[in-house]
Amino acid sequence: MNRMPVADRRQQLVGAALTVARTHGIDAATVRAVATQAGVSLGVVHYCFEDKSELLRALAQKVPGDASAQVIDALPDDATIVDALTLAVETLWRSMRENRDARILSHELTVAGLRDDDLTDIVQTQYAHSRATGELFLTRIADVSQVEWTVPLGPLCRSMIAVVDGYSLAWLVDGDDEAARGGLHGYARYLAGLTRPV
Amino acid sequence: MNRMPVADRRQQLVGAALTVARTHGIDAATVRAVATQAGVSLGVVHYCFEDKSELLRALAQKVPGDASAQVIDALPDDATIVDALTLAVETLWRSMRENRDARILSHELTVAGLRDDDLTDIVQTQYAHSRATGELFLTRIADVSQVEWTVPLGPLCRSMIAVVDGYSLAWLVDGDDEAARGGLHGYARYLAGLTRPV
DNA sequence: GTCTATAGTTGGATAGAC
DNA sequence: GTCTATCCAACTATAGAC
Repeated sequence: MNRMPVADRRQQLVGAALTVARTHGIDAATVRAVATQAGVSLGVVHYCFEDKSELLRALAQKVPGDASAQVIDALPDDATIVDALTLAVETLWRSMRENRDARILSHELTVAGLRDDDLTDIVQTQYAHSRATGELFLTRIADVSQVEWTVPLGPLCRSMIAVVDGYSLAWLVDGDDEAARGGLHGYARYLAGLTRPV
Repeated sequence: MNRMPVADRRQQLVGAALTVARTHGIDAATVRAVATQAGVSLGVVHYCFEDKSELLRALAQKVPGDASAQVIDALPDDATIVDALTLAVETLWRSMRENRDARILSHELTVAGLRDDDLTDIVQTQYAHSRATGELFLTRIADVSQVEWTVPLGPLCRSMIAVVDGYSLAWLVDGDDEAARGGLHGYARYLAGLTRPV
């Protein structure tokens, strides 16, 4: 009934797919479920996407793999490195708690990409993007605190992503808020120890 | 054709399910695929298990969530903490590289447990078991090196599992051997710094 | 206890009316 | 461009022969 350009329709469908996947898991994001969620008929989805794989790939590119961007936005203009890191952890932690479903979806997608060749490239690209954003965060937080890192940024950023992912997964499994939050703060203390005033 | 007690048959089917899931992913472990892999007819599986969920739960309990046990076995009788940790990382790293499929399956199961209520309990139990084994490892390695930990064991063990899981996931995604191995060794150095002679 | 046959569902994909 | 109708494949599950 509601005609619209294919490009717009695709956006709408990807949004619907995201809603379904976030709420009920990536396996629930079937062509049928997405069509229903978007309020269009089954044929419309097949008209806008070659096949389910293309829909999933479009979905994958819209799933935010990390919360680094939000954390960067919340950085103070001027603070000690300890205070800045503490704030960053609290921002990250709030984002995790408020978006549990999105976190799960992100892990689901990552794991799906390990077997599904159609998703592998996208997941790898997302991961590379995470690292770029992570390095940006580390650079920025050093700037506002007027410190510099005493170790190479690349490996440091990798460790940060590994730690955040690891605690995220553990928290999703056991739901122990204080353990997760405490663990992240512990890593922040470790990070603070790897800086020197500049 | 080959009659056998239900208990044995169940074991055989779970083994077949493990093979299928490890090779082609948990989603590929359908009742049919398992029956084919085991060389029995479809009905046999339904005869031995209430439904697919019960089969999956039996499978989940057989998936080794961590390699801690192997690492503990490979501990030396006597060594400096740095040497012992380095050896432990190398053992873990070899185990990861040689069992990529099993690692992926472990992550698949963990993620599946986040949505599937039938699997949640089992995944949580496995995770608790991982922590117990992890704490055992930390205790043992301190013993053989004649050191003690300067921080509480519980949170320390949590950080270890988070770091190993995080690096494992990153390595599965991007396949960067040296980055993963280096990152684990970096964490081992961090651990060594949290001990004092006893 | 084990097999074949089949019911009943779900989901991807397409054809054809409008 | 959009919708309905339909096909086909894969899956879980069960009934009933042997």
